[in-house]
Amino acid sequence: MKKPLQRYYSLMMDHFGPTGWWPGDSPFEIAVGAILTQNTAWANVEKTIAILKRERLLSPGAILACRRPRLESVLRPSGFFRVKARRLRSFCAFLAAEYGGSMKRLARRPLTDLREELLGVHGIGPETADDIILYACEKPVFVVDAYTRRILSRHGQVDPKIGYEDLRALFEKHLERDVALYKDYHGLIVWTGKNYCRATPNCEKCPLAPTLRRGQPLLVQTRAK
DNA sequence: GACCAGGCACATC
DNA sequence: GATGTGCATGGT
Repeated sequence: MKKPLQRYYSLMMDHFGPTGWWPGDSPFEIAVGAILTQNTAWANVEKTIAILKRERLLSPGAILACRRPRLESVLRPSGFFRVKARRLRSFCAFLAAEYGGSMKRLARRPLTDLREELLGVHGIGPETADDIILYACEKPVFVVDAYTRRILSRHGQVDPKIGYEDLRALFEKHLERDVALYKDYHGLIVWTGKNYCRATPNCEKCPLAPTLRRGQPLLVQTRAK
């Protein structure tokens, strides 16, 4: 009998196959996407990234050199454009100042230091930091997002108000510490969430439906952190 | 037209 | 430490 997190993974993988998540031609593009997708539908982020490419703005130097009104205008399609212009610049300033603008150099940092540094950048919270660490720097940290919390809480596995770090720790405790697995797992959660577990769920065709109300909860009560 | 989307910082209690 | 609010566009 598989543990719940292994079972979820098998069911989602059987249903969707490998997702190939995260899309992007470079680590920097992935980092930019991670900031732009904050509380925003991915389709809107894709438009913005296409414009950034067309305008030759997809590099730390170009973003830092770009005047604020122009950058904001380019970021419009992904919403919160003033906020995101500032956050993007903060990240680029950090990358330029500490790593000569090189994602490759950033990725050489040990995981815990890397995470701490990213969390110190304005506009980078836990999820964005972990997106960058896992998908751009290829280091094993499990990415938690709204879908992760929603799916597990709807399945009675965790308290809906479980804190980010507690939920991350839960996955990292129950899964093999493996970059490819973490990438795939999060991608599958996003797919499942988008298709079946939005605000109004669509459980009929959800690959995880067979696991509803089965097994002991992994962690029912926890303190938010 | 209402509701929602893969967060985060900041103010307030 | 918990809870509320602003940020903005585009799809359903």
